[in-house]
Amino acid sequence: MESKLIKGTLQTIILSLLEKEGRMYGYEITKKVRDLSAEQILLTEGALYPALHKLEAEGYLLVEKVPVGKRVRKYYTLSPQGKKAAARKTGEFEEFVQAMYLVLRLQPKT
Amino acid sequence: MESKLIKGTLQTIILSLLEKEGRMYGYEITKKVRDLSAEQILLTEGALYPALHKLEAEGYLLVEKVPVGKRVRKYYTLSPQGKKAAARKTGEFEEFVQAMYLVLRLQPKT
DNA sequence: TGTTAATACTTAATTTTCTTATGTATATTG
DNA sequence: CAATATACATAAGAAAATTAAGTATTAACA
Repeated sequence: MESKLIKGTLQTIILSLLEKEGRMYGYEITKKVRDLSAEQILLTEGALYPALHKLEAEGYLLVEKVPVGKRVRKYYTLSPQGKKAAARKTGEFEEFVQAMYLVLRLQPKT
Repeated sequence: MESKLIKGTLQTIILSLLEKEGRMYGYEITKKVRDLSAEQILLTEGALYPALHKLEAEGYLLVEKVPVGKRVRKYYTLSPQGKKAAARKTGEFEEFVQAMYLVLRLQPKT
């Protein structure tokens, strides 16, 4: 997968996943995205963790630290603003894709 | 249009347009994209012109300088490699969208 | 006829958002 | 017991955009 295209969609992915799954931790997100996309979209840790921190700082995510053995896992959930942002960003992505299909003159498919 | 999503798709847009239209100059590309996308995708000059120069430097575009009145207009066409790149990048975009729809659990629509 | 808008291209500074690399540490599996 | 997987963090650098400023011609309009 030509990963340049992922630019700008990482926040959308994170918010959407949390909306559907309810509660996830970072490492779990990378695996879920890889599985759902049939290995097409592979998130890197260097992109994911800073993105989670940013979404948290912006008030979209709530964090809960849960000890698992000797490690501490950070579970994220959507704040009320995060839920709105998830819906908004998903909608914007759909609009963008439709606009791109018009520009590229592609048949909307699958 | 939340323009962050455009990141990574500009080359695809340029190559695809030239594939369909044959021969275009920069300013014409911005107008065509705006029209085709119903004002949704608005290319900025600061992004477009450097992108054209880069595609040219990489051998994907051929340039022809045409005097129009006292100005010189730069018409771009696809080189043979550019045609291959247009097809490849359009295909990659479609694959990416399909992968995103799986991750976001969206119905492929319109 | 003079000002505004549109046409047409260029480039520099800055910002955003990634990749790559490195670091730390625990847990599982063969 | 070594390798792999789990789990998070962050710094350096690259890529690709935005914003802004510059130059200049042409068309529209009032």
